[in-house]
Amino acid sequence: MSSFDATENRINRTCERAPGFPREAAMLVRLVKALAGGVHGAANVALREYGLNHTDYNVLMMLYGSDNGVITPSELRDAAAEKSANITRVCNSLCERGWIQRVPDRHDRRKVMLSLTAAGEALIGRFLPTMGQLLERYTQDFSGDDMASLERLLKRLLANVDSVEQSP
Amino acid sequence: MSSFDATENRINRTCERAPGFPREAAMLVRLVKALAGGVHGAANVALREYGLNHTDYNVLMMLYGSDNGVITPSELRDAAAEKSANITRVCNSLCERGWIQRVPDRHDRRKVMLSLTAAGEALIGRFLPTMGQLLERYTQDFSGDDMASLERLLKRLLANVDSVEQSP
DNA sequence: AATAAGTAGTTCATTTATGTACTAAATATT
DNA sequence: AATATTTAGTACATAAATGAACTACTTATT
Repeated sequence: MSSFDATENRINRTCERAPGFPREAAMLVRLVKALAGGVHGAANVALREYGLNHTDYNVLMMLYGSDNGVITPSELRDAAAEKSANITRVCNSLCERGWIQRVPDRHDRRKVMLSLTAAGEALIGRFLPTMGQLLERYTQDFSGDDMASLERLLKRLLANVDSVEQSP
Repeated sequence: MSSFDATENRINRTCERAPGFPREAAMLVRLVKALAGGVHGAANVALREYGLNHTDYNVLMMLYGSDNGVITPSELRDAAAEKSANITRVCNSLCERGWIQRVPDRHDRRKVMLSLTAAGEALIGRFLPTMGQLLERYTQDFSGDDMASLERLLKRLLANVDSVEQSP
């Protein structure tokens, strides 16, 4: 008896009432939503002691994984899968708290270079072990093949969703 | 070249900088977030003409798929994967617009029975074909096996995420 | 060189979502 | 029966996210 049964039952009944409604796609979309919410919530709980939320964490980690530790707000928007207005807001907050810094780009004055401060690097050093362990629990019982095929299928699904966003 | 490459590259670099960081789990979590955002955004665009957003749609559809067309706020919270405070807010809005109604439960006076009005049923009848087509595009090129194994893997992942929420 | 078109980033108003605290009612315990 | 505990739902304050409009700058076109 999973937390998802309540949803699955209702999708099944929907398909009875509305023949032709795509059961599988609906299931996948709801599973993705439930997962995103669950992961988001669990990360928020784990990160609270560091004064961070899951979005802050994502942004910091994308900076951490960038070449030379530098990224622009637009790149960050793509890498963190956030809207640009949200990137501005989150970066304001991270700047105010001294974890990242904004430096104008000399060559293209429209651009801004975001980078971690020493304090930001230190912060990441502190929460990274905890967050790594949390992530590992999610795939505890997965084989390498399980993870690889899940990744592959999700990428295909994402490509289809992206293509809808291109031509709605 | 996918929209996800910006993320994947940075996860890879993170694993170089922090050996032991679980690449696969991080990839899966980010894919799920990107998917949830993409699906949410595309649904919002498609539903705008009906005066609805994706959350409204989810709530209405869970009602549509419920036995006797009745559901309580708590059941709805689980079925729609929303927080209860959000369920209250969304239902207030749907009530005000005349698509659902609240009726107190005679047997347990703590409970509230939510149900669709005739106007709500009619609304669903109007957007359902469009939304079904949108969903179908997501799994266009998926075989039955693809969908089944993706569903199975996502359910396992969700079970693990849920178990973390039980014992953080 | 002047103008048009496109890009990067932010601001602002509004919507959406969350945590916490609270009320009321049901159930369990004594 | 009285009291404690649990459950259902909501209210409220706050946080997070979004769409749309706007500024500043760069690149393309004439």
